[in-house]
Amino acid sequence: MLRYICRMITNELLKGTLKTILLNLLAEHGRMYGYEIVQKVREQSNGAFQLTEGALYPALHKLEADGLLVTEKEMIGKRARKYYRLTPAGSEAKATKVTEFKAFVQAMQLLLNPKTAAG
Amino acid sequence: MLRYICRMITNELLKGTLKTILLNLLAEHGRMYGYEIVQKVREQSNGAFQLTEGALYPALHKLEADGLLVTEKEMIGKRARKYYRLTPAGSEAKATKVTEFKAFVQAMQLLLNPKTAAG
DNA sequence: ATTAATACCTAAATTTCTTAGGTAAAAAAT
DNA sequence: ATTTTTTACCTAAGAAATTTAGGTATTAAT
Repeated sequence: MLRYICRMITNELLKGTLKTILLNLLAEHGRMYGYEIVQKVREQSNGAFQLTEGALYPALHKLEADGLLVTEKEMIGKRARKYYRLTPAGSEAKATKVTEFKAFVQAMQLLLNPKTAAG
Repeated sequence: MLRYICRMITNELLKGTLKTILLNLLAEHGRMYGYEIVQKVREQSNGAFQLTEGALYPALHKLEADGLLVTEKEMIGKRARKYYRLTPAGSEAKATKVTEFKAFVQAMQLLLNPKTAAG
């Protein structure tokens, strides 16, 4: 069993952003399964984000319970693989979340660089 | 007693960023007191961030306990006002946090706009 | 007088994440 | 051949941060 030894410092900031990342990733790539998501997030962030499964699966299940994702199981030989896909509500939620994130970054810019980031 | 009725949507994203904001604000403005911080954050973010006191004071006390802030009390008439100020360790922590936040935003850019945000 | 604003704070509950596991199949390494 | 690593799913206890919902008291405004 693989355990990650070095956690990225920036993981602390990932709080509150995980769902945005998941919804966006599924919007880009269509259906994906959990293990794939962990790897894609690491690749696509150049190793900056290191999702843990303990964070990922509860988040996916929450999104599913909220009607933003649906799942389909597939057998690869004897091994089950569970694909997640956006629902229409999930697509809307994705757009909202991404917009919110951009607003968040802009607001942070105002706070961190009040001189240069004037509105 | 004033209660905020409308919470900004982006407040959810504030999670994990509060200390960065506080350290940065104190670095900019020198000493500040709690009530002042709540207002400054709202002003300087154009109303995007609405700090609650329930989040603010525990965060300030934590930073103080960690040696990043020191306090001085002042009486305005009969009313106590508690000023917070960065220690040298707090200044260092501020620089680190801001750098981390920028790295976080860059990583998010890679995740949200994989085509246009190439390294 | 009463309400609103200034000014501090705490505590219970919730949410979110980390840490630390468990199960099992397939592939790679020894 | 067997041990290890990778693939693939998951849960649960604990920690950390925040929300919600208060409490106290002074000063300013209506």
